[in-house]
Amino acid sequence: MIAYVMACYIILVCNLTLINRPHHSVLAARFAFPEWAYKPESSPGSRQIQLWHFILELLRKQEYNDVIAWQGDYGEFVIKDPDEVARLWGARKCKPQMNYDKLSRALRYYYNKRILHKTKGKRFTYKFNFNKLVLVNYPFIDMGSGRGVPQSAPPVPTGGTHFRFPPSTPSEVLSSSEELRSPGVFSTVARRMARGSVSDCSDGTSTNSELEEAAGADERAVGPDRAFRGLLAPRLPHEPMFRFYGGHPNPAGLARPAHRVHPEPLSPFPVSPLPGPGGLLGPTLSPALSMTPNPHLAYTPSPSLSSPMMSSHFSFNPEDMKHYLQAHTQSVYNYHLSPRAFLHYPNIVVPQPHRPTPEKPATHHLHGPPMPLSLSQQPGAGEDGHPSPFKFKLQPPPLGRKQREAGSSLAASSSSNHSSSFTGSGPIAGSALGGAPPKIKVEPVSDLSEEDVEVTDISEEDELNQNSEDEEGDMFPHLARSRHHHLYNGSSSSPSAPPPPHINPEDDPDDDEEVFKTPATPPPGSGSSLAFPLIGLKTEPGQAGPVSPGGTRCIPLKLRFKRRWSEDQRMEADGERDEAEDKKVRAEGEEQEDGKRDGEEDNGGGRGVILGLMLPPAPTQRRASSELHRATAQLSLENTGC
DNA sequence: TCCGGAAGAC
DNA sequence: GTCTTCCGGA
Repeated sequence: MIAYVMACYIILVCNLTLINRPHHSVLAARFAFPEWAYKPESSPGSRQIQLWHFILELLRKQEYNDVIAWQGDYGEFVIKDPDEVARLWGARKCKPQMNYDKLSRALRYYYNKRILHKTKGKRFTYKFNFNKLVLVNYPFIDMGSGRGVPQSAPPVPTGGTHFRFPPSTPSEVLSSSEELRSPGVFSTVARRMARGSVSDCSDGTSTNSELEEAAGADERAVGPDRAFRGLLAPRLPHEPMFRFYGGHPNPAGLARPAHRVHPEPLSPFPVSPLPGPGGLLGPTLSPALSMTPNPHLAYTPSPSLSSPMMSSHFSFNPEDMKHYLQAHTQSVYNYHLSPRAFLHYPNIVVPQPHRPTPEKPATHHLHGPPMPLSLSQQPGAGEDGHPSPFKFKLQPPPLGRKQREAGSSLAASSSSNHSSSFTGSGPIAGSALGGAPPKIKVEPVSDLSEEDVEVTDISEEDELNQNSEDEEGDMFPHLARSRHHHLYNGSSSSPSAPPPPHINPEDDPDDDEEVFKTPATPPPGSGSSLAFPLIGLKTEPGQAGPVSPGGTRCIPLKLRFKRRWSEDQRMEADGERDEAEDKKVRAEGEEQEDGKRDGEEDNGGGRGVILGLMLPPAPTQRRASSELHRATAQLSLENTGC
């Protein structure tokens, strides 16, 4: 347990450190699959290399260009030699009987998972659904912003502003030597694959051999376990803990300062956003570890591991925790975990993967995952507060302003206090809150009718922000889905109807099944944003949150934060914020004054706040941080009261 | 050539 | 969970 806690702590620290890196936002423009994405371990439930990993591997190998190669559309590839590909795959999997028929069946299996889809009308041509792929593995990539992927690509048939393949030649795929120099992107992949394949049948397929060769001894030594251990090792805060995609892996498998790896020529995968210590995404750790943090946010694919964090004894500042939680949340989403996973953080409103709003500079998004943490509407969040995408029911009604203010004096408390508050929110740490059970109950609203929770008007902002690439936007299928239904295959979609700039007209029909619904945000200017009922959050009358002894219902943390923040904002009226923000904030403030609005409004009417991503500019951030601290402290007290 | 169900291995 | 294998159908 201790080790676990330690690891979590380290991750958080690391994240924090990374988050503060100024250049993140800028670099986030490009990213590549994190190395771990290629690791067998990266696929929960699978111990062996996965076919799509293998495909990617082949695609990146110049020598296999005659066998399989990227083709035209973003993420599209053609199997030039099905038999050979099958043979290679079979060799890798020790399935001598493998053939294209079987292989293709496996590929079709990906259809359902939306990792891949067939390019209709083109023989042996498939297309990766990067939205899915990337988002699944890169929870923090803001696909919506369209920055996650190369945007220079030609328009996708679907009409979205899609990523494009770099114009470069396929042959440009990283050469072995290049890989050695910049192993960040794929080199380790190969190694991992080799390791992951772990096939007893060391048949010397060219691929296998190659991969095996590629596998450095050091690399092998760095298993997930190892990596994990590494995390536990003392480390300088500023030292990147994780290898980022695009970064040079060090023997320990940890990130180290590395130069940016250029994107693969035809590869749909952008390069690491982080020029320095690592890419934006792409922690070395496999999701399997449930501790894959990214520079911006702690990435915790598995709530199981992360949950304990909430009850840890570490004192993190609210921001850290916020990031962590965001990451966690994101993980839940990415892994299609039940929203119940969030129950671990009773006081926390579940964030949702989010798309940047038009108002927000893209850079903000780059900072972190597109999931706003209700925990504290960040400064940016407050303005852009994105509705919680999750269908959760917030039960507690808003707290009285008085009450909130009452605790403000304590707000300035130290970080330890914050941590305690956070901790308290955790199931285990319930005691921290005076032993009182969490007052805020966050529940999945899956049972709720979508109508109840979802506002059709997926915020246009969202759409606007959303990457046009959304053609396959699996991550946010729920978003805009109601409005846009595009043909899944680019071929089918009509290019003639390109969406307005930034607007993502397409939503992958395939995504219909997304588990989580994204609350819709009111159309900009509608003014309903404020009135907007809690998006994604629903207060159930019957399930009203716990009532304080005094009969006062507890206000969701999120709401409290938001309100508090709003208040601060108003009070400070610093004017630093741009008008738009001010406006919004004020609106919120007014709303709050209303005293009638409940936490649901918090979602800011879909203002697209991305806590993780939208770290405010340095100055603002600082202030926000302090506010958060205060708020946290206050909330802590409040919760206790509840 | 492609699809997808079904059963089963791991 | 991720294929692998088999197979009928389009």
